[in-house]
Amino acid sequence: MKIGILARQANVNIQTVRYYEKIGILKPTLRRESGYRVYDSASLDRLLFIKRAQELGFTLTDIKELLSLQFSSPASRERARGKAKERVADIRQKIDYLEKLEATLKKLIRDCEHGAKTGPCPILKRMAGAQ
Amino acid sequence: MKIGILARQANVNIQTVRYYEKIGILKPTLRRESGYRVYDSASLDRLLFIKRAQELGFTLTDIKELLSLQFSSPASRERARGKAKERVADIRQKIDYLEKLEATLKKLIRDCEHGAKTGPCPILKRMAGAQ
DNA sequence: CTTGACTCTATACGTAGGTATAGGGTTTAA
DNA sequence: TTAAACCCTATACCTACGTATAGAGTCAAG
Repeated sequence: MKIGILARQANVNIQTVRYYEKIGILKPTLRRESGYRVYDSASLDRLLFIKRAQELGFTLTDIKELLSLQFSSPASRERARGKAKERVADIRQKIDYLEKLEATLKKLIRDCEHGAKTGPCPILKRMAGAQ
Repeated sequence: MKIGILARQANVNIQTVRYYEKIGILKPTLRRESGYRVYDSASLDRLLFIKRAQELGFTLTDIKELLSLQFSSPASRERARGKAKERVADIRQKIDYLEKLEATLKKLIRDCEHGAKTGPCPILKRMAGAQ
């Protein structure tokens, strides 16, 4: 199939497919004389794999490695699991950071809403350096 | 003071100070004949304000507005509070998303660790489209 | 055989918030 | 007065993941 069909089936942009080729994660099956890229159904599977892995939070760099793994080899399983654990650790760190931020902001908002109605804004004061 | 001193006091890069000028959030007090930027202590306060606001998760666009608010005007207070609430909503959304992701990944890792030791990796299978 | 839809390459642009470099001029203290 | 340390502008580059555009060539249906 041609690039446009592939892209439509995977619901991605044509440029995205070409971009994936450029970064080395999705090569066309062959090229016609004209230069037109030709893909087969394995290409579509690969592209869908990429999109699903992205939904799980993997970067394209990670995905490049995941794509190279054999589904049933124990070493591959271990590697995939390792990557997934890295993701989880990263996500955990982000959540912890965001939760601290949220708590701080919520406290400032409460102070601003329920504190003295006149005088300087607690939120702005905080940014101006009042601890 | 010259830009280098200002930058050092706020613990930021000199280019960052110039970048802030370019985007219109930190202008030098004056310019010498030579073109050298001159700052005063109010500039340092402003720069520190920017960095503290960033720590609270505000974007430079938000900060530009926050910098224009008067500390003690009720309308400003309201505006600052509104901005803070926007931040919180945004952060909440991110946390919710990340928590879902984390749960999904953790489940996959568990399946991979405690499921059948042979056969295809559940993580890779998932990305290959097995629901 | 035409024409509209499709594809090609190359390059630039977008986000957000900076950082790096080149090639030059200025300041300041010894 | 000279040399180190500083500053200037302009431009390009960085991440990560694409998207947009221009100008040209190709394909397929009628």
